[in-house]
Amino acid sequence: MLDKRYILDNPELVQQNCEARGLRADVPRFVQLETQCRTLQQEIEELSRQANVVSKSIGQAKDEAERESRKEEGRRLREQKEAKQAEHDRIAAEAGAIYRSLPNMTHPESPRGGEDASGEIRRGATQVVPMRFPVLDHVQLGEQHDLIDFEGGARIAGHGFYFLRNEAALLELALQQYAVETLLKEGFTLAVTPDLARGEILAGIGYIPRGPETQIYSVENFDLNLVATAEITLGGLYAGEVIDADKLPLKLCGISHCFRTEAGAAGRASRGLYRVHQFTKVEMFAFTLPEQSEDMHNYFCDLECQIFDGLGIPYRVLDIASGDLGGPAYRKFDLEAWMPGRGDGGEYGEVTSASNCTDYQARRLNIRYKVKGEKGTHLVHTLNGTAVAISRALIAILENCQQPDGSIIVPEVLQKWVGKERIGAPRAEEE
RNA sequence: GGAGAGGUGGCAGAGUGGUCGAAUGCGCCGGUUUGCUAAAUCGGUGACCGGGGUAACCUGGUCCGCAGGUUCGAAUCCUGUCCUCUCCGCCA
Repeated sequence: MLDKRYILDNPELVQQNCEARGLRADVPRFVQLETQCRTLQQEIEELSRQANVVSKSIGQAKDEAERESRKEEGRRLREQKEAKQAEHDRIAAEAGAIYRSLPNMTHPESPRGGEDASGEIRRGATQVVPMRFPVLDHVQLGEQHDLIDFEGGARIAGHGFYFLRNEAALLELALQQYAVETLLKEGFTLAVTPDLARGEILAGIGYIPRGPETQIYSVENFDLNLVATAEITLGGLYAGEVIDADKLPLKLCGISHCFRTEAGAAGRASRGLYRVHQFTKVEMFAFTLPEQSEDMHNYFCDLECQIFDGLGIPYRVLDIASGDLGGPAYRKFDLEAWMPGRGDGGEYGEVTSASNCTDYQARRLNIRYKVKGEKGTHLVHTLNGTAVAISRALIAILENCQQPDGSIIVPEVLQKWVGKERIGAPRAEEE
């Protein structure tokens, strides 16, 4: 959420920002309602003050008649207060609906416009080399080497679920190990997090469970939801806390399963593992001082690049355009890996993303920091980034590492965990 | 899952209807004392939302896990809920 004070002081900027993000929001209406709320709030506080004075005087009143008349006055004041409060609450509810729909402000350098406006800012160390043989996609490769069982997944849980088998299961573990090893060297604190979370935590991060079109699976009869990312649990971990400033920045990484309904996503390019209902992800999360968040954002992006460079996968990095940013993000970088089997002759597909959410999530989750010796507290900044999302990384690995002979070379950094250099026997040289 | 106990300031811990934002101790900040350190001693020390002031500061409201309720008035009484602890049950 944005700072209400900031909205009142800068309504034009906020309105422009909504437009840049392709959202309709009635900022002037919010300003009007919020101003009314503040006036009412003051009237309510004044009535409360008077009632408090009366209440305190009752204890000291000597005779019974006096006591009764003051009680009556107290009752009257509280009733007036209640009436004002009801009016206040009604207006606040309308203001709140607009307020919650307002996205974070946008980094000045983020490209303005829709999805197509996102700008490439970087390429990976590995070049895209054209493959001079019939290229298979990961679904075909998975079938050929008995790596992915979509039919089995569908039988158990429906479309969008799958079994990883044999080397694909080993690759899942290897990718987790590789990502974690990389992050531990960088001083991240590692956690395996809950795969379910309460509704209020999801809402704090910016998800809306149990609504129409929700991306979130909910558990019947419990206030529990399957998490869509460990960002939810890692960010929620410090909800309501005040962190010592000298402990910042806090760098966490979490391993979790991620569950997404993908409501409304039918029809989009979603063959095979690309858009599934469950996958495993190693996520980075940071709590920082405000002045540290921009550097941390670049650092997350660097780490994501380092991980994919290490795998030898070609990729590009996009600075996501204003119109394609989610609500909490101030700026977002996506890594798109080259997927030779995607589309017609290969396409880039999103594999990771890193967002700087500034104080937007922290305000909602009430996560603050305190500088020792200084008065008051301030909101932290939060950032999240994907270290590795297994399902999409698998697509990139299988498709990029396929050989003319049909086998798949295991990226060198993963070989120690997979236990082999190659999936499938190299086909004998043609005579 | 069953039975019991409990959740109070940064921490520990008093407080069972008004004079309680809350004793006391620890911690922290500042002063005094001291050759340094330590000790002693004095004073100060919560958060959030408003109003006033250039500012130091003054001032109103709210907050005793959370949400409701009773009452003129709730940390205190009632209901629900979450969490913690002990015992029992179950279980990888």
